[in-house]
Amino acid sequence: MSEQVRVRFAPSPTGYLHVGGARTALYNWLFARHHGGTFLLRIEDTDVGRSTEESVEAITESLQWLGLDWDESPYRQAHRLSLYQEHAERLLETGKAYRCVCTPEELEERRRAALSAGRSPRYDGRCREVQPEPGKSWALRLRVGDAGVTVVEDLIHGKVRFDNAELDDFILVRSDGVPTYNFAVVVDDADMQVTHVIRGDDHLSNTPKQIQVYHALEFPLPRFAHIPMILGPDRTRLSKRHGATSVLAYRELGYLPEAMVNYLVRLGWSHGDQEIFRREELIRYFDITRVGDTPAIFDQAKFDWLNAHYLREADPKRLADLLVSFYRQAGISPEEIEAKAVRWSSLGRTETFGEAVIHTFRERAKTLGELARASHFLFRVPVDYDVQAVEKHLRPEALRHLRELHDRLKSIRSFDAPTLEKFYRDFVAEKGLKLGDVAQPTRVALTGRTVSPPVFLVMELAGREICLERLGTALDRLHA
RNA sequence: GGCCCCAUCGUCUAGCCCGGCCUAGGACGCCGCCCUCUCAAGGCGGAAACGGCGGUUCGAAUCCGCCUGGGGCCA
Repeated sequence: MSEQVRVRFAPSPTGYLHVGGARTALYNWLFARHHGGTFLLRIEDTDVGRSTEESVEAITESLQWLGLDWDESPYRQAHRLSLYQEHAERLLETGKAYRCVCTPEELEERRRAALSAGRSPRYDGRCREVQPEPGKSWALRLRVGDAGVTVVEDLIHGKVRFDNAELDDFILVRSDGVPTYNFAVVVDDADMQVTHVIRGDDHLSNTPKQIQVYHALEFPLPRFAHIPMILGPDRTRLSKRHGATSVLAYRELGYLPEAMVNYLVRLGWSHGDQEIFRREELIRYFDITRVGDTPAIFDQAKFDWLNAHYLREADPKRLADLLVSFYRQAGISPEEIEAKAVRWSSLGRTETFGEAVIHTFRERAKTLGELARASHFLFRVPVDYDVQAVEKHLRPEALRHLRELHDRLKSIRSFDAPTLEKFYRDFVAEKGLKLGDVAQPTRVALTGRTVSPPVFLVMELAGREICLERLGTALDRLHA
């Protein structure tokens, strides 16, 4: 591609950025980066009633979190109204558009009448030759010919034909002066010299109208690529009903941006059998014409798998830093974490406490939120001791062993995992037991459940004090 | 209602454009086994799909038509 590629992501700020929008942004971004082009962000905020600043912030924050950086400061349609006005006047002068004095109420009435009479609710063009009286409010309509077909040359769908007879003289500017979507989007894309319009499939039906506007304005046509939408598990358009769909919600749940990017890119695009992509690989391999044309369903399980994968790959230092806010959500203050970390490093460990937590827990967590909850017991006595676990593993015989272990553990020289493991193995050898006979009871006493990372690692992280205290409590409570 | 898009394992997809290499490949999930202090991770193995009907052709997942089913746009 020899021309300078310019693409844009143009969300309307009426809510959070959801995963579908995020993928559209991602494809645009990848396309721009692949071709060494420009990626623009345009906020379509002409609907003042529904647009909010919070949404603008949520959208830009989401994009930043995903690492989708834009190249020119974000454009705001609300700041460009005079531009639309200017082009509207041009169309009026050239006679390609005309003033329509029909009121919305009249239009609505006729629409209903047409529908009930079994006719198509198209505008009949009655104002085409009318000169409105001064002072009377009017909307601007495009004069659309009935003959011929408009062909959308789509990079993903191929040629899509629309009969021009299906188009009516649609409104470009409402009577309140606000441009309609189909008008503003064309003026903006042309003005910003957008070369490729990559957007959701839901806009394909609007495209012939927009092409009419391009022609009327005598603007060169961009290339179009309509990517299929993302559906919920029930195959309907993704919405709040489907649970977490906002990008920021996933961040709060403890998903990593690289996992989200990797998951979203594979929804509709593939490169051989490869599943895991580094960002540079995506930029290198991404090809918009290889995007599929079938709608995709958002699969939480596969996203979880990818996130777990990236959790295992990521730099422990980075994850440890992120973990703090998830602990806070779990009710543990940064001060408590700090206190623990200080005590830990005083023991002369090579890695920090946070990094050690990440290392021992990340293999069995799908998200950082999960990781925080699973390691919560390092700070707090578990409030939810699993009753079944206690019944099964803290039986009288196990408690006898725990009593003895508890006493001997007081004097063990070093409370690190290798020493603890040797200590436990010697103990079971001496008693003729299996490791599980004492490891499980210890785990339950310490964590409240039957599932945790290797128990010696857990003991090391918890520290001697907590271990002795928890074992002691378990023994007291169960009168052993 | 009209118009448009879409249709391969439960899910994401490869293959489809340029029919035979497809007894349809990979991944997630699921099931089993191995490893093992539990759970994971990892390794190995398994079940699992070309929506239906016609047509074209020596031959169709691949091309064409219809039907069905989903999605979207217009309000």
